[in-house]
Amino acid sequence: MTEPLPHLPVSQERDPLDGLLELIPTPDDQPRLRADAARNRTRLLEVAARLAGECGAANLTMEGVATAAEVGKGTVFRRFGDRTGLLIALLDHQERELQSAFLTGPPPLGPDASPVERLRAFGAAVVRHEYAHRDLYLAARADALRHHTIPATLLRLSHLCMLLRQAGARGDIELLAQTLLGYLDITLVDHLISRRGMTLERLEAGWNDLVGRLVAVE
Amino acid sequence: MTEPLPHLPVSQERDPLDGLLELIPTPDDQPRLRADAARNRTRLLEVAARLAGECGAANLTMEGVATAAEVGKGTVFRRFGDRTGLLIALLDHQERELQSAFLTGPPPLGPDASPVERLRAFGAAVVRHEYAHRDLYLAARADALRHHTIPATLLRLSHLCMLLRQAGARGDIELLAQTLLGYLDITLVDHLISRRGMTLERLEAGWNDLVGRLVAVE
DNA sequence: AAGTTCAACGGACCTTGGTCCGCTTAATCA
DNA sequence: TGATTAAGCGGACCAAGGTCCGTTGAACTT
Repeated sequence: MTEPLPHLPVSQERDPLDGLLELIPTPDDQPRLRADAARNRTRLLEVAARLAGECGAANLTMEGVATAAEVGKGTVFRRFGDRTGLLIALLDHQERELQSAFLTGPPPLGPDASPVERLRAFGAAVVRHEYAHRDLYLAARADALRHHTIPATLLRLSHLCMLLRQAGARGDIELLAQTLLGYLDITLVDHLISRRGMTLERLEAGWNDLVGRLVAVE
Repeated sequence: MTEPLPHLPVSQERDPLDGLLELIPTPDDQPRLRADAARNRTRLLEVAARLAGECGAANLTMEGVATAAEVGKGTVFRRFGDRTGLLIALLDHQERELQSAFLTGPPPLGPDASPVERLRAFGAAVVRHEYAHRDLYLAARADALRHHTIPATLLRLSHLCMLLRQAGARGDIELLAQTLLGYLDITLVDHLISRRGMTLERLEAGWNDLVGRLVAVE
């Protein structure tokens, strides 16, 4: 029941991420985009989403997207940097839904619930969300090295730090948050479910247990 | 001080990995290898290790290795499957050192220490080991999706399960072990150290704290 | 020793991610 | 409205991972 900053974005909170988090709510993507470039960008995203849906995100090729969008290959790379960049951009829409849910949505996920309730709800929400869209998330995650620096990850981390602090957790908050975040890794979740036969319910129970242990004041 | 099976490989212990773990102590790599194939294999590994040392594992190319070893490209792929397979094979040597240290080595890592001591020592050992060889480990980890199924990972997981059980930890042991393993992820460790400015000491302190929380009987 | 077989070999070939650079054109300004 | 400029564009080009298949020769059989 202690929410010092209800309905305020997380980055307002003191967090261990130095100044790096100012740029978290996606400061605009690009300062400004020429009309044709913006048009191409949305066309490319539409086409890419369609192709990913039809053939699976794993089979998405940059040239395929370019051709289907009737655009040069260079244009795709200019806009999104690389394949992973395109995949992350594709995820952005769904990611924003999740973000608004835990930043400003109704309880138990949103700010009108106790920190511990929010922590518990956060795990269930993220696991279910990523698992539901695992095709894209796994494809984007193939990068591995970039994962810890993408905005969505930083936002989740920052949010966890805030909730842990609000919940009165003792210890190295940033490391505790990283531990929690690691538990939600889609490659782990997918592996546990599809290879090890676990259920979402079991993973959620494990999350709740973990939250309890990490939040314990003594 | 409770080591029911000192000096015995972990896989003898009841663990949550079904029958999958019988094949952990690397059952031989290949049943048998034709003389020329075996010769090529070791030459390839030597050459690859040298090249990785000179130019960095990230810049290792399959064709480069093949050429330097005076062997056809197809031979490299036949032997190691793909680039990640080669990198994993390269790591095998160092990985074995680590494994023998925590399976049969002296305390506090080896079996002549209490489970909790071994757990604490395990974290420090793995973090330092992987960080010391991060060039190769990070390159091999670029795969991301394969990580949870490679033998070295399964062995570490199984070992953690055993220690947790011996330490009397309550709860979903496999998930607790996965949580601990996630904390040791080299991509995370590297990020925290080189991007977030943390020290190995801080990571070890965080590990010890985490072990304490997960092992707590009540 | 000769024959048989099949793993191993090699390198041409294909695919795809990513770069480069000369051309085009939207946006801005005088 | 015409000139200027730099972002945007396209597709040829390169690099590297991965596949294929005809050939070679190690190992085993008789």
